[in-house]
Amino acid sequence: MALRLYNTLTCRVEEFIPGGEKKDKIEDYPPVTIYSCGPTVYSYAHIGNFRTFLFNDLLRRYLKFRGFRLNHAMNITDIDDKTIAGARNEKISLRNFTGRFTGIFFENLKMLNAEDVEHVPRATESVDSMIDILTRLHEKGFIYTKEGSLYFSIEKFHAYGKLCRLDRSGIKTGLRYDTDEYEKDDVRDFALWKAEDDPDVSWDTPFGRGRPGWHIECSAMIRKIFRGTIDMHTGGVDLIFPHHENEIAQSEAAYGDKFVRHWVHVEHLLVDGAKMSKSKGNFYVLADLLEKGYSPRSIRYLLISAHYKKQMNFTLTGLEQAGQALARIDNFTARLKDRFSSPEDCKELRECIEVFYKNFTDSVDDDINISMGIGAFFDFIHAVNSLIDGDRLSAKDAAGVMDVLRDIDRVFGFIFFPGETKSSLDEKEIERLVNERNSAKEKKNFTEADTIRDSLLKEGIILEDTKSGTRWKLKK
RNA sequence: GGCGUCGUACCCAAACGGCUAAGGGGAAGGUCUGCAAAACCUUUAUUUACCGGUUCGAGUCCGGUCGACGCCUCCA
Repeated sequence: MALRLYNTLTCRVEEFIPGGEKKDKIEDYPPVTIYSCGPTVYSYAHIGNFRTFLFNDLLRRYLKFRGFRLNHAMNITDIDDKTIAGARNEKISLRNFTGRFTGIFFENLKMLNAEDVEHVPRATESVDSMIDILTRLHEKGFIYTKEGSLYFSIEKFHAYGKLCRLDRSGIKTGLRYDTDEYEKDDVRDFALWKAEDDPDVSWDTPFGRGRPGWHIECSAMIRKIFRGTIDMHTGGVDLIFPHHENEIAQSEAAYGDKFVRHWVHVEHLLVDGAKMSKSKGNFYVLADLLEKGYSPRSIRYLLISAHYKKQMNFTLTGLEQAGQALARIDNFTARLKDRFSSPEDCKELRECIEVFYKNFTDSVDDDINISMGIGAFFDFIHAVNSLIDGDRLSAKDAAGVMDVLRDIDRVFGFIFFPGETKSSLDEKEIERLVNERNSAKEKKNFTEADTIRDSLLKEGIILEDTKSGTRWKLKK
């Protein structure tokens, strides 16, 4: 089966074909070129933002899992009205201001176990490419000037509105436009370059000093990194219009070739059934949730677990349930550390593994149906648990299952692997106490045994007695 | 006002017209165990907001009603 993805441009699920030319084997495809709209670094990113960014991460991890090579860029929007206003408020340079929030953003992503992407361009470092676009658009007559600002004339670009679900007439008659606010010929036109109003955040161009409009930044960074047509462009649904529509217009008008083959948009996250807002008190950034004691793993699991094209309702209850689901997985990995006595390798296990891989890839190949993929994973855990209960696994089998977990975690990124402990007690000390408790148990001195168990529990270590001995795990 | 999405059990969430509507959480009973925990087994939607229609067959398609949400404006 091939990977199929919904394309906003065509409004349907399509096979994903990097380079636009179908190959027999995935390895034969050129590296997948992806551009993901990144954050505007004027404040802390909230969990709604992270749903989108974690989807990008899931998508890239799955592409790699399936054998595609990647060339993935996510930009940092470090110049726009909000970053300028923020820097001005704090009376610091734009660079210092955006640098701080950029740093926090990447720390957050790391905590959520998102992989680094290949390119992280910044708008302020891509002005030369913007000038190239402006020059070409100017030569081709798509630009007009008003009071030192450059605007893109939509009338001149006939394909405008081709991104799915766009009705040109609807845009024009939108009720909430305040046309008086603009100096544009047509309300749908957009600013490519804004006239200088602050010498500290201005660049020279053949068309005068100023700063970029928002939309041109992405077009410029894409051109700079990838040169021509890219395979995939991702972002939140709110960017479809006008941001992505405008990117298509200016890029295709300037260069003539197709801008993006496959558009992928992630639905919004709601919190407690409503849009996040500070007044409602349902506005969360990552630090808020960590303070409440939730783990980044739970947050990652929850934000990833629902289908990306569906609005998702975020609740603290949901986070707790995600934590419980992870605990089930953790118990499984802890169990795989036990001693396995079966002398023979289990044939059924091999079947389980095959079935799991097939179900998993079939599911996720289908427009990243990760919910079903996770379902397949729990089916696998269940099946293996049953085999363990029946004393069917050899030590080699158990190691094989561990390999499967490591392999699949290249996609999930939320499985915890024991051995990477950070307890205050070291492992030898724990083993010693476990042995001490076991000899107490043999002497039927249960009071002493329970005392040891309780004291370990206080250190965050849970003991479990099994047929093959006592195992310990870290408390969540 | 225009365009669009969605409404599946106590909660979260799959199911691309066709065997008994995945999976996770929670709950209940059982097995194992000194106890506990974990795991395993069993149970928890004759039914998919509601009303009609198309079809041999619909959660899935069509029409209507109610409800939630999004875009049309800076926004992941």
